[in-house]
Amino acid sequence: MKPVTLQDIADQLGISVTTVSKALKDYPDVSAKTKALVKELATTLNYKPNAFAVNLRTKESKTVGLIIPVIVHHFFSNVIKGIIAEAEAKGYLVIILQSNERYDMEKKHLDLLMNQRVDGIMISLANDTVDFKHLNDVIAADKPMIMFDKIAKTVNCSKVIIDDRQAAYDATQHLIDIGCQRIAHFRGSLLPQNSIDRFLGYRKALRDNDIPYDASLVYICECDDLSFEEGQNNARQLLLDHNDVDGIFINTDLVAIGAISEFNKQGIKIPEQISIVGFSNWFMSSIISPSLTTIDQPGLEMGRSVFKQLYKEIQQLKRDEKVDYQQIVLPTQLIQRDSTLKVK
Amino acid sequence: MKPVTLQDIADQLGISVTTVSKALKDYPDVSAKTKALVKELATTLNYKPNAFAVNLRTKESKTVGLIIPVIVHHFFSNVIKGIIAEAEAKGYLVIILQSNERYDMEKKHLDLLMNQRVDGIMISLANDTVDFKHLNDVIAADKPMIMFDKIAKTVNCSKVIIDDRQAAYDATQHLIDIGCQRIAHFRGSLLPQNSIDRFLGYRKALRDNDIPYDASLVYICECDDLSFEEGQNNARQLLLDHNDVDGIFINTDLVAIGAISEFNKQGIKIPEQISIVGFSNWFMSSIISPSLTTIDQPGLEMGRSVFKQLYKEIQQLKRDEKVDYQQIVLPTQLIQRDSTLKVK
DNA sequence: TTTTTTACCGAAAACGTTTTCGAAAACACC
DNA sequence: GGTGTTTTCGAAAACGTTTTCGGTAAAAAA
Repeated sequence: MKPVTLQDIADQLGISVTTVSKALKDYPDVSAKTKALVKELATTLNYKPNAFAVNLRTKESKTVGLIIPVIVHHFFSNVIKGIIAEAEAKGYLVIILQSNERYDMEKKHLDLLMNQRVDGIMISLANDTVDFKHLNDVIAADKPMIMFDKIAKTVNCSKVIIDDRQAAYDATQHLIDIGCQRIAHFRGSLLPQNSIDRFLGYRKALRDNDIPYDASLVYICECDDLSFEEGQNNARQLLLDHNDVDGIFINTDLVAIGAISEFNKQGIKIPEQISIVGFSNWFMSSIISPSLTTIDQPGLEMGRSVFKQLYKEIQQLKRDEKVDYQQIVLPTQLIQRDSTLKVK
Repeated sequence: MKPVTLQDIADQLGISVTTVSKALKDYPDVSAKTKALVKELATTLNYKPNAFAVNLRTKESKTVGLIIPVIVHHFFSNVIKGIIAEAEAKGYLVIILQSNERYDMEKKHLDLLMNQRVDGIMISLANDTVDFKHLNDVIAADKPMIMFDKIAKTVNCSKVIIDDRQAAYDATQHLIDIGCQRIAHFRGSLLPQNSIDRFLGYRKALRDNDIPYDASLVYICECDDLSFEEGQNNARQLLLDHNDVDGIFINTDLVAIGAISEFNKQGIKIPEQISIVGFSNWFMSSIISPSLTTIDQPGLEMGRSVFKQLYKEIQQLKRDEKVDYQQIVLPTQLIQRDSTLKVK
């Protein structure tokens, strides 16, 4: 019924708690005989150290926190998987909270994790987070924190990201390479940094290739639960607005798939009339028809990398070393499929 | 730097820790004046109670554990979302672990959560779990535990499920209602209970309608990461094996979508030649062409329900009441779309 | 004034560990 | 048998909180 404690073992063996504790942790100053006795009784009684007491003493919880905008999302759920896998390997548990893309939730959850005294925090920002005080508070409290994917550039901590700008540049350049001249862009909402960066990459590619930038070719979608419909709508609107577009770089695969379905419905040939490049390499992209050329965004790898960096900083802090913040940029890759013409 | 404690506040105010503690918790035996003083200093010092110490004293962690076969999965990530939302509302944090459909991981993680002394556990079983000792151990330790979706019927605890058998029956009956006579079934792997139940529901519907059961019409797929391809392969094989099949009930939407893509490719008209019903109501089902008739499996609702039941049992345990185990069956619903003929 | 009540405060134990430090016991050596 | 060394053990403090219980002072009643 009641969980068994060191005291229980000590009583049964007629020795002190001290010796029991040391026996279980293989201290050199306890005899082999008593060690064996203690360990045996501990397993038969199924002794489990009380985590609270251990934490209180040692001041570490072997627990880390994760704050993420959405869970039901291909990329983020892969990140979660990567983090949990790596954390488990190091004996850490992960507490997950979801901000639902809302700043006030994000702040509240950060507070919860600090109260819980997790050993470190991993966070990807909500779309509407513009004030970073809550993040700087964490850093001021000397709590290791890693930001990933959706980051705040001005906050001074380690970050794991992809080079959104370069990836978008590559995507756009690919469209140009296969001969596209009027290239539209379906971008994400205005605030988040990666949506901005992808737009900038798109524009830079145009400029580097002496293709004039035309703001009327840029369409915005919020990329929430209705991404697919947004893709359809934007595609429909695009056809009404312009008749000379021959390529589109789209912020997210799901939006791209919506666009493709609309073009299919309207009899627009892909890639002959319009070539399309998506972003994220969602597994459906290889499955739909035509399959979608896209940028591979390595969620699992990012998760692993995030926890590894956090772990490194936790260790550094424990050893009173200077923690050195890293900016880790994971490579992305253009995956060419049937939604873009083959390079000549 | 160092987190502020009750002692710090007491020292600065020249009073005792006892009074500080009581003031913060609004005990009646501390004057309004000191209460105000304490609370003010607490907020200016940004005092946060040390969770370890509180837990050690009160013996509850305000933390619950979740063990789930896979995270990157539409249904399960919705369950997670539901659980976290409900837990947060009650002030609980959720530790998530992933068994990767493996029994040994499941067992290890259960152990981790017990060591961590979470207040309760929610679990959906791995496919290859056939021994239930680890689960009974949890119950024997009087730790509240809820099983959901993939459950062990013989383990004595609360469960939240859908009626897989009835849902499968409804799906098959729908095919019969629209005139199908040779109905195939793509089932999941042999072990998990819900895969079995869906098969049984399929068979019962046939029997109740005097349609002979033909084992050669049942195809198995493991429903892992390659579900889509399995759907394609099964569809291809089915066309080779039989030329008279006019309806298929498929264990999972993703497999069904694979099958549809294969039928599309081979020029089989859906629903005119073959009607198809899927399972789970993945959001892509409404998006593909033809859209997929399916059974709605309410993941978010299940998550909420799971935590609510867990919370109830935690409260009952705390009040030394008898915890009464519930078997909660959530309703499913057939969603008719374009992959099945309209009812005449 | 004395007694009783009320209001307010604090000492101390407890939760279960970890770790320091000193002491006892056992052994070795001369 | 004395001295020094090694081995083995345990007392005690500490981590930060909660809660019981008793005590003092002021207010109310006598």
